[in-house]
Amino acid sequence: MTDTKEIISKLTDKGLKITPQRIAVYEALVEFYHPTADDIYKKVLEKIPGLSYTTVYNILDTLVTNKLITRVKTDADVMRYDAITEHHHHLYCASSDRMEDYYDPELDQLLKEHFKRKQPCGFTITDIRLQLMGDFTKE
Amino acid sequence: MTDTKEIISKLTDKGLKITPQRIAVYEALVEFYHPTADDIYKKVLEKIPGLSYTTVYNILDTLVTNKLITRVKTDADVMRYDAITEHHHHLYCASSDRMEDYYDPELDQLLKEHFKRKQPCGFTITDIRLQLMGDFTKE
DNA sequence: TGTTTGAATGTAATAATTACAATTTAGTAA
DNA sequence: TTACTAAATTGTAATTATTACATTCAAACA
Repeated sequence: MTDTKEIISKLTDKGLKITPQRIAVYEALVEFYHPTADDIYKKVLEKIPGLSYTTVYNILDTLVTNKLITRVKTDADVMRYDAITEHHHHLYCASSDRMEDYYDPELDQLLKEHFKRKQPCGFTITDIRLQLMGDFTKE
Repeated sequence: MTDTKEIISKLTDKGLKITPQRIAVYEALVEFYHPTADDIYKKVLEKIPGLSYTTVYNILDTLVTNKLITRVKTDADVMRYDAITEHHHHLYCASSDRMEDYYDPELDQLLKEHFKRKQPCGFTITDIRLQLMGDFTKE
């Protein structure tokens, strides 16, 4: 349901200029699951020939800074990006390097209550991210 | 309490040869908190002149493969290593790029119970890692 | 339509990590 | 102790991901 119009309004809401590059990068972010910068570059290049790698990184930086996307990292080696900014966790399988989103409001509630009772001393929590390591049992 | 003897026995238990490089790298891992490969290289170089960067990476790989240490990643950009293999979580402050261990058996119990009741479908969990994002309020 | 400011581009640099061939060393057994 | 073998270390060079920066271009708005 994230169409071009929605993307444009997200960008303008943040006072960002609308460019074909930005729209295409954002579309790629929505289409892929946890893409790397390289995934995005390759995809957007189809639509925008002459696209520069630097542009992709610039746009990703801008989107992260404006909290439209988030950076995600796993034990694998490259940075990944996530267009879904609503709170969620990640399932990650090291052997296949595959990563999926995991939503669990019940768990979030549980964590919230736990950390209300018991705060790590000297640390203010702003976000809790779970990484569930394991294996995908079926495709 | 992790002295040289202990390190040696950990290595031999896994059938690994004892070398000065391995011992020194392991010692650095214990001494530092979540060091990068570079941190370790610089430290070990003091003890072992002529040390190669490749050796550090080789040793780290070997230790990870043998589950004597773990890889840790954050939103920041470099791989970090952790000599503490017993289960724990991480507090991470993005602005200072500082990271600390966090132990909370009560939380672990909570999570264990939660995921016993409710398993993410098509995924077998082998490890749960929490990354608590936020700010260190005091030094 | 013109102007301004922010965005995209290209090139080149840097930083982290890996590949690989050659040399050296730890562990073992004669 | 010596010799052997497999494993570990080293050095060099390549690769990959990312960033810096100067120049060119284009979106937004008067």
